[in-house]
Amino acid sequence: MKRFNTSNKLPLKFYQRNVHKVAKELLGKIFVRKFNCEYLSGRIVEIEAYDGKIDMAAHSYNGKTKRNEVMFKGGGTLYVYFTYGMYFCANVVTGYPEDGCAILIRGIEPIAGIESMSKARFNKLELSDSEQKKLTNGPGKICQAFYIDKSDNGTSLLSDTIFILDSKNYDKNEIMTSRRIGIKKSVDLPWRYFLKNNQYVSNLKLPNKK
DNA sequence: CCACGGATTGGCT
DNA sequence: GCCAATCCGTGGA
Repeated sequence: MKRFNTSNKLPLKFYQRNVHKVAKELLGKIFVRKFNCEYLSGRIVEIEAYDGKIDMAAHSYNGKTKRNEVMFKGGGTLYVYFTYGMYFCANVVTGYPEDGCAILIRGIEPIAGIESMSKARFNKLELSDSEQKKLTNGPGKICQAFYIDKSDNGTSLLSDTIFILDSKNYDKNEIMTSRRIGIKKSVDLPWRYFLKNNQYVSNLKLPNKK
């Protein structure tokens, strides 16, 4: 089993900052999930920022509800929601409780626990090339691969079950931005950030204006 | 490769 | 009722 230096865990202060600043620095960091005594991990390669009060596409835009209350728990919390009747999506909460800001994790390049992820996604251990590409290149796929569901909603990212390890920051010219995917409000805001030329980015083609 | 439509259910109007 | 921060299979170029 791969071992981790958990002293390298990102501290609370990392998360208690502006959502866009955290989003860009989250690229390249290592997402870790402990499941059945095994560490599943991967490099974050794509995310989208949802900026609370000023962002009509944010779940928190109209204030606190049962569904989005974790977005108001302050930086360093995992927000998991259920969507389209079938899928879960995981977010990193940032800033302070009143901000209601979060970052959707959209793309991860797998590092450890790939067989367990393959089992979760395709119910087998050996994957074809096309299956490997589709292992964790999307927010719903990531939750399926990392065994994340509603029971993980509200987990502290300073816990020992789900956390993020520090790693190098990427240079500006390696970070691409675009409109966010799959939303109908605030469609023009360029708040999707992803690593250039990484095959685990969910949509290599940029979303068109509708 | 790309576009399109169906699946499926909890939350909110 | 309506709709959603998605995914997958299908059919065509």
